[in-house]
Amino acid sequence: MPELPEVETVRGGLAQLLPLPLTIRSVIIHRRDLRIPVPAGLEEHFAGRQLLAIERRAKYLLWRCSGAVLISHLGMTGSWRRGDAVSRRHDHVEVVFTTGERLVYHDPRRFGLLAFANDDALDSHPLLAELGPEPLGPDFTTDWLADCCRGSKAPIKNRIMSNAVVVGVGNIYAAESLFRAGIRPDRAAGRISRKRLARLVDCIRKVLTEAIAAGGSTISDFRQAGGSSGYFQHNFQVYGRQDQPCTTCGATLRHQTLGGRATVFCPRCQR
DNA sequence: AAATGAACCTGTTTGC
DNA sequence: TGCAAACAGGTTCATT
Repeated sequence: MPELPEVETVRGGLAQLLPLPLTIRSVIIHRRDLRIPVPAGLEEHFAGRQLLAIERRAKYLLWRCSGAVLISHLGMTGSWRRGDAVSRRHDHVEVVFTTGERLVYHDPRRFGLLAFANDDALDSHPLLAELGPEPLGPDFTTDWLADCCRGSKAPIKNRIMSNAVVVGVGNIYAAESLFRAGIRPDRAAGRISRKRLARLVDCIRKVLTEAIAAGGSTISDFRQAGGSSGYFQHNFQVYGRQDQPCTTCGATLRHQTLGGRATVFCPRCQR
């Protein structure tokens, strides 16, 4: 799935594509059984409302409308595209505007979800209430990360992939950030010096910022809203490169499984 | 209580 | 070539 840079790329692409504000004519749901079933009444709740802005919190897209917010998560394989005449297998939801413009939600694995909140109660919505700080915002600090890691025996990679610690960092960018920070993914979080955690905070910010600037990473079938590819995948230094040479020292990159997720690191550069 | 593993579901790639 | 197993960007739930 899309991690934070990909969701941000989709957000920016949709915002560019759509001449906001737009009035929603109807929402059509072909399948309700996404990861969380689409709540009853969602279609009626949004029909006739104005779409004012498209925002992002963590990996959630937030469609801010007059009086309500549509919440969309892409899971692993979700995508939004401008609707055309052809409808495809796994097109689960359509948003139709009064201009005739149509957006289609496509998601083969159905790990994504759609929900809604009142616009004055968005932050207390169950999906958003427990989320940690935005990695590119002011609250993701060395102090915060150190607090989250203190006494923890869990691998640092698992910690930074926890949405309670920091949001938006998925499997790719966790691995890339740890490589840049020179920290082994399996190192116990509580046994990393404050100085090195400060470096990790910095590397997470930089990796995500660069990936957003590159339009995200296109692997498999992720596309920007306009259909073009991101190109950050060409900058991967460890993700998907097991058994290949480290870009820094030439040592052979190693693979291990952490929290059930494939993990690649350099045994020489990362300690 | 924290940490691990399985589950959710489909499509694609890998290996025999 | 064919089929089965393994694997994939995320999150949540049950079990140690």
